[in-house]
Amino acid sequence: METTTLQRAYDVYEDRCPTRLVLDRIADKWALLILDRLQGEPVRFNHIRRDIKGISQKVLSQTLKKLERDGLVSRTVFATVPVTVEYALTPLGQTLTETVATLAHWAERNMDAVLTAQRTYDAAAELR
Amino acid sequence: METTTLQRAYDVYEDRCPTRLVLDRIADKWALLILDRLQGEPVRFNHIRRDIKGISQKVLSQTLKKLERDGLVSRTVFATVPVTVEYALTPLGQTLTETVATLAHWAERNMDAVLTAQRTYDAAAELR
DNA sequence: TCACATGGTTTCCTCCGGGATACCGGGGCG
DNA sequence: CGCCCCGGTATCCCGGAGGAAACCATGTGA
Repeated sequence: METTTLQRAYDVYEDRCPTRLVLDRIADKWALLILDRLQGEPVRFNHIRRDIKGISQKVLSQTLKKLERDGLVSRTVFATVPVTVEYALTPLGQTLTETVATLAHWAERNMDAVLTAQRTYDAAAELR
Repeated sequence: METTTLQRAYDVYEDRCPTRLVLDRIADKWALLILDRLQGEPVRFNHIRRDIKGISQKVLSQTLKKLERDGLVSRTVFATVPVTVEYALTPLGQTLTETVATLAHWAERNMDAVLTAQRTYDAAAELR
């Protein structure tokens, strides 16, 4: 009967599983917005910075570096006038585009429902 | 000329847009794991706690409360022996199941590619 | 010569996320 | 009677995330 425990290699429900680290990286507000912005053509650093309103230079730089390290984003330097750096999704990163877009924009489509739920919840909590 | 700026109601790229708050809530490691775990039948508090290894009671409690307030999760109390509390996805929460599952388990499917990318990146950084 | 742009790095400082721990209320049960 | 379990809440406290701002090299243009 040989039950060679055919365990799944990775399980995100397990503490210590390396996938937890990756999940921590992509389950992040700034990372999702950046990945979403990188759909389509490559984008320059300051362009992303201007588009994602409120992101600081430091956080953008850090997040891009981590995403590059994980192989989701590629970085290309052009020796132009003032140096130009372009960021783009790698093929690995592109496997996430659809999911990222759905999650990042879910709030836009469902904001009214969420606001209604919050008002209901708060009203009920108030008279408890 | 009356240009009543026909602006989109919500834009997650805008600072101060309320959708940013919602994105912050769902773009969270613990929230995603909880939402993923709630697919299918309702689940009891300590059941979730045992399944998502490493989550603390406080974080689970807090996250569930926020998700309930946003209308993604419902909470039902049963006046049983020791009180039983069941959590489940609301219809609003169910609109996210597919996306949540894809994101939460993406790392499991792509862990090897990510590890390879990390090794390449680190090797290149070392001899910079 | 000074100012400005790009794409960063570094330092400082503050806030709060989250782990550890203790406590609670009520019923079952030995 | 004392103890345990369920599903929490309250408190303490530390480390790290992230904003603000200064600094940097390079090259262009006024």
